[in-house]
Amino acid sequence: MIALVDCNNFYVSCERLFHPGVLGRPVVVLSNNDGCVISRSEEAKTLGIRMGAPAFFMEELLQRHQVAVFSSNYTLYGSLSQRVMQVLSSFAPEMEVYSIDEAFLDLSGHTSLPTLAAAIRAGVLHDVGLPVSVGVAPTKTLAKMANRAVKKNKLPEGFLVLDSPEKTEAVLAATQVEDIWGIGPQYAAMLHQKGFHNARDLSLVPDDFARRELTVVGLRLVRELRGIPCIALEEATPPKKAVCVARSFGQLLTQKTDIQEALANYAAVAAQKLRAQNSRATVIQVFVQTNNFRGQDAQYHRSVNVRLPVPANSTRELIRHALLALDHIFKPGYNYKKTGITAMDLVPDTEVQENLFETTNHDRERKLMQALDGITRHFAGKPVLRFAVQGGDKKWTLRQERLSPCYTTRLHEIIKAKPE
DNA sequence: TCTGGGGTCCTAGGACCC
DNA sequence: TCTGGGGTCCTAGGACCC
Repeated sequence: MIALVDCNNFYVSCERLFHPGVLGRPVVVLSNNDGCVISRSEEAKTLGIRMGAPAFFMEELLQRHQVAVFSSNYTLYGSLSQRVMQVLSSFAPEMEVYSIDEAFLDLSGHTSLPTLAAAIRAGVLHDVGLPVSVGVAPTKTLAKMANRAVKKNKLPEGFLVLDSPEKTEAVLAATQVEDIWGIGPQYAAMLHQKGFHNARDLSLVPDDFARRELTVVGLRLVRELRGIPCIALEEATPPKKAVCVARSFGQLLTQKTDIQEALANYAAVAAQKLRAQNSRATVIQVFVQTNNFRGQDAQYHRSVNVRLPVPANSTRELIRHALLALDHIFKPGYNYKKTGITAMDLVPDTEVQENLFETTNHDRERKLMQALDGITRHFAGKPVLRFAVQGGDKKWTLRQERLSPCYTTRLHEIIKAKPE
C-alpha cells in the first residue's frame, strides 16, 4: 500500500507557524509579484476567494474581512519542507518527495495502516507544527484520491485508508473526473461530453478508448484507478532535464538596458542551479514578452534557442550568451513584462565534449565559479558578489510588499521569544 | 498600477538516411 | 505501366502537475 502525505494549505500553514496571531483569521499567500492567490486558509476558502484569483481584484474583499496577506517566501517554505520530509522518512524507508508539500510513502509490510497513518499525522504536527492529510491506497492515483477525499470531506481523523473494494468504490463514485490526478480541463471536458462523469465511470472504460483518447498516460491512469499499480515510486530524484528562470517585472520595462539587467540576473540563477546539480547546458532558450492582459498595448513575444559552443554552467558564460540571444529578439517600442532563460539539453558536468575552436579556459572558469559559490554560501545564499551587468537600479525587481522574514534560514531574522 | 513560476511527458509531422 | 519501406532524429505543440 502507498500513502500520499500532503501538507494542508502548505504556504499558509508555514506563515501561520510564525504568526500565531492570524490563527482563526482568513489568510492568503500571493504568487511572485504579489500577483495571484496561491494558498488559502480554510477561512479564506469559505469567503469564496478562488485559487489563482488576482489580488488587485480583491482589495476591497481582503480589507473588509481582515484577511492576512503574505507575499510568498520560498526560502522559508523550502526549509520547512525539508523538515517535514525528514520526519516522513522516519516512517518509511522508501519514499518519493513528490513536491514541496507532498510525498508518497511505501507502506508495504505494515499491518495496521490506520494506526500508522494517524502516527504520521501526529508526528509531523508534533515535530514541525504543520497539519498534514494522509491518503492510503494500493496505487499512487488512488492514494491521491483518498487524500483529496480527506480534505474535501474534512475527515476529523485526517486520514483515509482504501483497504476494501467497497471503500474504494465509494470514493471513485464521489470523485468527478476533473478532480482525478492526471485529468486536466481539456480531458475532463472531453470525458464529460462522452458521458464519463466520475472516476468510477473512467475506471470502467475499455483500454483501447483510454489509449486512443488519453494516450498511454491515460491508460496507466485508468489501470491505477482499478487498483493495478502502473506508476512506480521514484525514490531518487532524477536530475532535471531543463532549468528555467523566468519572472515578470515589478513594472513594465521599455529600455533594453533594464531587460538586460534582469536577464543577466536570471541567467546567474540558472547557472547556479546547474552547478548545484552538476549539469551543464548545451542549449539556452531566451524569451521576452509583453503583458497580454493589456489590450491597449502592442503585443510581442518571441524566443530564440542558442546552442553553446561548449556545454556551460558558468555564470559568466551563461550571462554572455543570454545577452547575445537577447540582441536577436529585442525590439524597441514595446512595454515588456517578462523575460526568462531556460537551460536545456543538460549534460553531466563530467561528460563535456570540448570544442577545438573554443578559447575559454574552462579550468579557470570552474575555479572562479567554485570561489563564487563558496562566497555566496558563506553569506547564506545572498548574492553579495555579482557581475557588473547584474547590478544597478533594479527597476525590474519583484513586488513583495508583505514578505515575512526567513525565520529558519537567516540568523538575524530568527524569531525572538522575548522582546529585546 | 496590479493577472506566478517551474517542470515533465507524449504525439504528430517533417527531414533525412539507406 | 510502373513511383518502397523502414527507421531515426528533431521540433512544435499540447496535455498535465504543483
